[in-house]
Amino acid sequence: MGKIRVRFAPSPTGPLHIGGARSALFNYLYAKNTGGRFILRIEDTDLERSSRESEENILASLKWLGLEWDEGPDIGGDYGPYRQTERLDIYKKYIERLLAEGKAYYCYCSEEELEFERQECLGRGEVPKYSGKCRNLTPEERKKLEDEGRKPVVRFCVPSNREILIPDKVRGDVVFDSDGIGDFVIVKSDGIPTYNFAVVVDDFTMEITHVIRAEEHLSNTPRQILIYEALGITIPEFAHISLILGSDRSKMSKRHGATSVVQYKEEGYLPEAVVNFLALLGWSPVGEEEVFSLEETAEQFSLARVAKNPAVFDMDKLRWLNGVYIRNCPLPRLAEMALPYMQKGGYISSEPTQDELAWLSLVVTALQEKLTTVGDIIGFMPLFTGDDVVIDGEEQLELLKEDTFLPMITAFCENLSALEDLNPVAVKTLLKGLTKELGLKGKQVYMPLRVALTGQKHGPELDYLISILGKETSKKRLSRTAEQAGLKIPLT
RNA sequence: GGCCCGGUGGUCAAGUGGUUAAGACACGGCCCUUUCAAGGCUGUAACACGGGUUCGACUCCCGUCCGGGUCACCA
Repeated sequence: MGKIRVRFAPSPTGPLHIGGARSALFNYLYAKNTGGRFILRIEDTDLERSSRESEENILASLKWLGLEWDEGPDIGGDYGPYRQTERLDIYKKYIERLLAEGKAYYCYCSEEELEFERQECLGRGEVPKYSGKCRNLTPEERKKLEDEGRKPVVRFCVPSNREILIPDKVRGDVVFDSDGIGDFVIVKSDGIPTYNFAVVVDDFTMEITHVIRAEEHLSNTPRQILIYEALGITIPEFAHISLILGSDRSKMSKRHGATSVVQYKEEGYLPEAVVNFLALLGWSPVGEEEVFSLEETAEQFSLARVAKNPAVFDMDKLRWLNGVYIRNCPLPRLAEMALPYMQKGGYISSEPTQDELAWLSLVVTALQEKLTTVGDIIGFMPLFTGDDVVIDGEEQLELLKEDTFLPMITAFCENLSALEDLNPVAVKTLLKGLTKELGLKGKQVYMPLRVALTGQKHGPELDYLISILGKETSKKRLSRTAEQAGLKIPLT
């Protein structure tokens, strides 16, 4: 077998969909696993809906996911161009061949005529299918129609009573009957080929060996096979992967939550987590381990272990995986990812100072094991900023009414003021010393202090919390809390 | 509706005629931790239904039901 070549061929009509990302991923994994090449081709024959902006978005999303391609519109390659609208002259050759051989023909039917035919079919209880009435137009008839100003399309002659077999790598053999397929359009009236035609010519001329794509394309495949046969060109291998479903088992759409890759990026998911999750949606590793890097996944990947049944997008599992990657993330990178959120939230200036960055680093350290997405960091910020404390509940208030509370908090403030360098280690030592010095139990120090500082019973480690708050804010918060509890502490 | 593809716990998903039917997420419990989270241990929970074939079916065949895809001058 020659070198394996696979492709991802999105149409640039919107941002990269999560399902598209999975198709791209499976192609990528297959290429890497087999030492083949991963090609990116832009299917922009729908002039109305295609845009460069979408194309750029798709490329950016793929790059973000780490799915680098070997050939594509931006980097070129030996089989270019990689945008269908730039390959029109290539398609033309093949169209003419089909026309000359009588395997395709011009059709002048108007939309109204087609719709009328369709309704008639439906009325008779038949499957709507093009009648093929333009198949045998004489040159005179054609001229007459053209003089009327009609713009023809080119239709493919679908042979009757043919069994079309698709050997599918994930589904096994799938058989279709050509009688269920009407003569379909291969060139639109604007002269641009349709998907079904362009995809065949491109996959052939780009020497694609394996077409791995979503299942929604399965019922298009017999049309494509017919074209391959009419052209007498090599048919690639096919592998149709099942769709991603929303929680209600219908095709994933907006109402199921985020559907585009950029949305996940914006919410603070790590690309490794998204890729890992997507790989697990439809493919399964041999062992029990499920957390893999892209490279590790590629090493193990095989089409034989791709499931046939559609998969529901399990947001909970994605969130869990993202948490795993966040916890394993080196601090500097996590801080870097958190920075934009903090700037947007107004916690850090657009030109961060050294102090701000040091503070951020501390915040990220304190929160690393609590975050599910990087964006979640904003929700924790009230904990670390501002002088106000809202005592949130009776239980909390009770803790402040202990006799030991006032002396403890007073001593704490004194010791804190005396501290030369405020950092988690120093605070930890301080708290230990404080407990010992006052002869208190941990219970009488840690929890009351936490509540006095944050109003809440839960939260990050106190040594980090206090280091992040700083001396002044800590003391301000303590005195306000004391007031709420009806106590007075001297600010030192 | 025609054609096509599916149907193992709530979700993902191993399984390829004989298994105590893995594992992961989620959920419950316990441990750890003077908090939460994380982590460790543990528990609840599944072969859509009905017929065959077979000594034996989750696994093979047929039917039913359910879900999805597709029937465009969109890809």
